[in-house]
Amino acid sequence: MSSNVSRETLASVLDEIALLLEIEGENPFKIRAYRQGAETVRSYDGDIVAMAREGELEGIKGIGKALQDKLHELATTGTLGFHQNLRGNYPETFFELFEIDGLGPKKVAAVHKKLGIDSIDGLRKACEASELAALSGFGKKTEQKILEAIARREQFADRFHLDAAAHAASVILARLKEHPDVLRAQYAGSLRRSKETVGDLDFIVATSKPAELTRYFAEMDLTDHVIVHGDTKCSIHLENGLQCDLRAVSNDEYPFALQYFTGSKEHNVALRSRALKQGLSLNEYGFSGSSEIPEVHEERDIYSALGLDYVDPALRENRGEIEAAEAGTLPELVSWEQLCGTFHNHTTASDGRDTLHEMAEAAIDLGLTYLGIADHSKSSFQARGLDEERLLTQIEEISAWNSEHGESLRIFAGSEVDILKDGSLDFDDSLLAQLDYCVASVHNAFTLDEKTMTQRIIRAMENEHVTMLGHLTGRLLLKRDEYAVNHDKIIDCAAETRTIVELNCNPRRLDMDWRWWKKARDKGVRCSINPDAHRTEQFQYLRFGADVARKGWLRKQDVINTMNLEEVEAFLALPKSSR
DNA sequence: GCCGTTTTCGGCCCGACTGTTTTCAGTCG
Repeated sequence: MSSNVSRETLASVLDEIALLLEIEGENPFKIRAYRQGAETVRSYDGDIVAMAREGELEGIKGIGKALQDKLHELATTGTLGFHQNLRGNYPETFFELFEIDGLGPKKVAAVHKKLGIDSIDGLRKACEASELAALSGFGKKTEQKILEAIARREQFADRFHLDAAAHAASVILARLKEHPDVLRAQYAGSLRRSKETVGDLDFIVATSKPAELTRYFAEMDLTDHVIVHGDTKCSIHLENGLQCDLRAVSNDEYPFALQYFTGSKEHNVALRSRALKQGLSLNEYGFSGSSEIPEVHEERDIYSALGLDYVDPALRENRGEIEAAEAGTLPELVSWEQLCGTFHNHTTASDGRDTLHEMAEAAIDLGLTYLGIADHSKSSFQARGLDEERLLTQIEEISAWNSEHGESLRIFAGSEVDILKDGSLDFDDSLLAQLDYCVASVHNAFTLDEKTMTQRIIRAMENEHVTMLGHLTGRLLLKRDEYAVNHDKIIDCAAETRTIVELNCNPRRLDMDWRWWKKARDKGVRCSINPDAHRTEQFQYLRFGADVARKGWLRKQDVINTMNLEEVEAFLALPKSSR
């Protein structure tokens, strides 16, 4: 009776059960219970896999008796009889069908039952042979839309990196604000909440002419094609496949629509149930109900009407922010303007595009007062990592810069030193001691098991010369999964050894993940927001870094690069154990 | 299937839009 299932396995089995129950036409509330169970498993703050294995799940909201038993069976045996029975003979490809826009459980069930379709490939062939239009509830247009959705799915990713989404959003938002009938406009959704990747963009405009605005949106030159177009909402795809939704509402409704479409869904559910207890019903258009209706002009008025402090959009994930808003204990979050410098940046010495001088000038232009250079070490030969000799030369070069231009920008000499497979470092301690600081990162042997990988990283953190840990999990968003590492143990070790943990704010990484920062912060772990810039423009990533740090509940005092130059120099001069 | 300051039974969000209908079911957010 032992197995090694992951948290994600537990959650995705519950999700798959929900999908299969939908196909069977089960009670929608039962289906929702499984979905919420999956979400609870994903976001639970504790080792829920061990708890499931030990049968200690009682008392977790959203996991009742039935789900407790199922999770226990899954965690101990690795499979779940109920799930296996439900799955029956559906092949793995069957579940792809739900990824097609416009296809829901009812339509999937129909094509499966009537035409025996169990893959996207089969669906395409049936559409091309006009077999679908013969089914009741289907027609020519449905076939056409399905074919388009299949083609789009093959051509484009279904999620986008934060920088691409933020760029598109700023362009479209500017376009909306240009319109003379727009009173207020903002983007909402997961971008406003600074999620690590974005599935679509949501825009809210306040206007007295909603139909005019949805027409304007549909006819923008940025619009590749229109998905839906009504009097108050319009959805389009951009050329790059990114879906954008517009909601046009009255000025009075605007704060409610902005709040509602910013989400998260979980945050909104909690907010609405709180409203109900006060005799108020809350939806995307306003308050209603038996109690006196509060006056609302801004989003923050909605929160204060419910007896809550204003909750920053980044925190709206129903992970304790509503309780903190009620108690008046929400953190004062770090902001981008508070960042005085940055560590972990590359130059042409290793795999950067711009020279030390170009990077320095760009940092000055951005208003930074210090800049950490951390080029790769020799084992990262694919990145032209520096050997001992070249690193010593770079230290001299930096020293020369500081003598000449130190008034405008202090450069710190560092290294992004490889953590080798056994946890030792790519340079000797004697060389590391000559640096101002050092970032230690894993760049190879990604497939070690969790225990070995965790031990490897811990050994590196125990080195007194390792100032900070680079991109903890090595994930590349939308491209490469994180390697196996025990976050809890790393966080404990970072607290103990006074090792700073990097928030790598390259939008392809955003690593360590925002979900872990509050726990790390509460244990006294400090964060360094690092752009991992390989070219001057990438200093702009610091903005995403501050957004994601906010999402992780971080305050100014938790982030070392909010220190001014004098403070950070004094900090780095201290022995590691006293920092 | 879950939950409890309306409750251990009876709720659980619902409005906008589309396509296929001929008054509405399905999907999405």
